[in-house]
Amino acid sequence: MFSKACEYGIKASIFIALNSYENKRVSLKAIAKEINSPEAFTAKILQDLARHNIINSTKGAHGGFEIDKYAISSIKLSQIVNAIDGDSIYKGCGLGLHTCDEEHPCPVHDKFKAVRDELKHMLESTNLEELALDIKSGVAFLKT
Amino acid sequence: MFSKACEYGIKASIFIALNSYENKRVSLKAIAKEINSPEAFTAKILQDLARHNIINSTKGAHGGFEIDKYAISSIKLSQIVNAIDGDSIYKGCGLGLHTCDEEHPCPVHDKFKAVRDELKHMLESTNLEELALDIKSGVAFLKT
DNA sequence: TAGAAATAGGATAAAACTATCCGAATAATT
DNA sequence: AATTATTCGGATAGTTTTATCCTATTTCTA
Ligand code: FES
Ligand code: FES
Repeated sequence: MFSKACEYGIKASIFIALNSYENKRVSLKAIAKEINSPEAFTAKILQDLARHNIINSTKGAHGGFEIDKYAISSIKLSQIVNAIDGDSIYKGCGLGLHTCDEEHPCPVHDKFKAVRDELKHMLESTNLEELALDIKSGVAFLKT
Repeated sequence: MFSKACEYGIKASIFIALNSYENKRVSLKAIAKEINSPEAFTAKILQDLARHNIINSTKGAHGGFEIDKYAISSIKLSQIVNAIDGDSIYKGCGLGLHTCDEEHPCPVHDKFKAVRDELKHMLESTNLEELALDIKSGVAFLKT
């Protein structure tokens, strides 16, 4: 469904958010360890999220990643997915036609669109804060 | 959402079904042309579908692919997707945890599962016949 | 029975995705 | 100012997915 990069990106964002509530910056190393992801690959994804202004990065000693704590509740899952995987999951045709077009639909258009729209709605209505709180309260987990 | 292989497999199956209603076998070449897919790659996918007994293939002159016309309405989209892409789309964790487990959920588990289950239901309740009829009646298309 | 028309299947290549390595740049600490 | 800790970014490598090529095998037809 999502690429590995996107999975790592979502998990990393949740972990960064969690720490940002306590005004703690987290290092790449700590993130990769927490979400069980390859360090160098995760670095690329974090750079990408930083370029999209979803997270902030600070270089040098005591550097690391953080998110404005007052922005966490307004960051939607869709922003992260969109930054990493693009918008084909929201807009693309389920059977790979060049565009998903009501006027020229593929055979699964109506049925697929319903599912795709529900996914879109889910991603657009879920924010980082609620996900972070589920980790904090221990009802959800970031790794096996 | 689906792999290219799966997209081609679904489209090819629909086209084969359409022709099978008229007792016509279709060749790889005709299929690839109709669904706008690379011939040799499509051949691999058709072999796969044949091994899964979703379509029948006949070698030699006048050979080609067909589907038992009385079975078309009982072939579900889920069978095709499952044969080509496997079952991770139904069962896998949205954030890539080793298994999707209610007892050890990832942060998006509840929300993701709802979407995944709707997709599953859609695929399991859609059969080849209805898709083929939409092509026949001209309300849907197999290529751009 | 020879030839033509197909699919089957193995080998290979190209592209995309995932992952690693290393030096450059930056910022805090000593 | 030197050292250390850290991200950035370019180069490279490995893996999976997508795509191509060629030969073998099968079946129909003449
Ligand atoms: S045209 Fe295929 S999903 Fe809309
Ligand atoms: S545990 Fe992640 S979707 Fe169920």
